[in-house]
Amino acid sequence: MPDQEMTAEATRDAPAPKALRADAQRNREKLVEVAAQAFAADGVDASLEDIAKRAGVGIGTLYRHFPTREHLVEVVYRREVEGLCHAAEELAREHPADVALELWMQRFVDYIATKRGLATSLRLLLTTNSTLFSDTSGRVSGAMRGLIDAASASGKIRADIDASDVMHALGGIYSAPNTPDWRERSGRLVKLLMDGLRFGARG
Amino acid sequence: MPDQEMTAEATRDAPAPKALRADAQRNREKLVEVAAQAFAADGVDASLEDIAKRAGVGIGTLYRHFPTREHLVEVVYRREVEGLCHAAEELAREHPADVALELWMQRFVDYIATKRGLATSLRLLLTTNSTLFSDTSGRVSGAMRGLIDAASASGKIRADIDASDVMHALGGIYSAPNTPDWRERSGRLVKLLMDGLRFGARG
DNA sequence: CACTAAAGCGGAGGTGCCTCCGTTTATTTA
DNA sequence: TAAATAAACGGAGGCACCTCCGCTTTAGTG
Repeated sequence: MPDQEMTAEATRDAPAPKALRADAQRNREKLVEVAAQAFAADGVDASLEDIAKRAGVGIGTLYRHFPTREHLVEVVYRREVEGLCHAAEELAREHPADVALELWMQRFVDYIATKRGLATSLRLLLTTNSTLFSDTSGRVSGAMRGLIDAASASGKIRADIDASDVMHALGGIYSAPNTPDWRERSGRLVKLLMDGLRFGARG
Repeated sequence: MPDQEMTAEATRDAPAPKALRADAQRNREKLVEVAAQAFAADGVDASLEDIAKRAGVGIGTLYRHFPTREHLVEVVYRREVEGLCHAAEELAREHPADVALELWMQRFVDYIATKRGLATSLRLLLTTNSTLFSDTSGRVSGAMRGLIDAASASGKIRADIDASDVMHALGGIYSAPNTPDWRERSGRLVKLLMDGLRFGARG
């Protein structure tokens, strides 16, 4: 197994991921964070120079880490998916199954918000880079299935629906028009859906 | 009432295409022509300012006619398809069926060459603008079917293949790697294909 | 520590995009 | 034909992209 720490870094599999210098690591992370905000707020066309500035680095640094806009978009998107899946586990650990599900779905709305901002570039990326599509969609629906099954098993929600039903229901969020109150309306939709799920539960 | 023209331009269908001024018409055509060359040569990223300059107009004129790069790409692409279909009819009229088919397939190679240059933008356009896809792919395969059927019926090529077989065979051109000698190799492929088609013909 | 090579930084500068608006030109009307 | 007017032109200017390379920082080494 690859022991990250210690002096040795030799045991790698792929070509050569190369250990990043501490400052480089910091900058990179900051850039992704700022970019995620910027994309969510202004869409994919957010100014890269602006992102660099707000991350407190030069434009050259941004381009060294992410040679093209698409690279950056992809990393931001993957991070978003990562966070979403991580949240599922954490919520499941810290809340009753039905509450965990509801909270997660609310977070799902955030995720969609980002995804919308990235729409144009993403569409291209997802058709081009097939790994990206299979990776991410699998992970998200997997995370959701875990929450649904747990809630269903514990009797907190009705047992006659499954993850794909709920995913389908949430589809309305994705295709909803981009009005200013989109965010609020989506939140209400989630609550409504939860009420429906709780109605007629065993427990 | 808005009876714009006397001479007879009144019979229009859509909202209001508006008659273009003579100079505007000229400029527009020149732009599309130059753009087609530029895209084929340098890919979709060909400089718009360059295109405008080579067409002998200001950059403002280009943008008035084609608000975005995609608009221009779409028009160029449609024109290409148009030309291809027109050529099919013309060749069928002026040559024996098998020769017409061969000449047309050589021209098809030109068409693919343009299409490759436009690849990135086109992919996006074709997934976004569904009319564009159904319009164009239908027209091209229709034109081809006409030539094949004629050649087949006249006994100049074998009768046990149809248009979709040939289209399939030409697929190799589209997916071939983009080497410098791509053009030549594709030409040879067409010849080879024609020999195969002529072999065992009735006539 | 002091030193050094390598890694990383950053921003000036060249290029293309696109908007805006004063000037030119085709067309219509008298 | 000349004047009037609406359409079209074109390019300057402002902004973002991205490359390039001299300068700075880090992380090892003696």
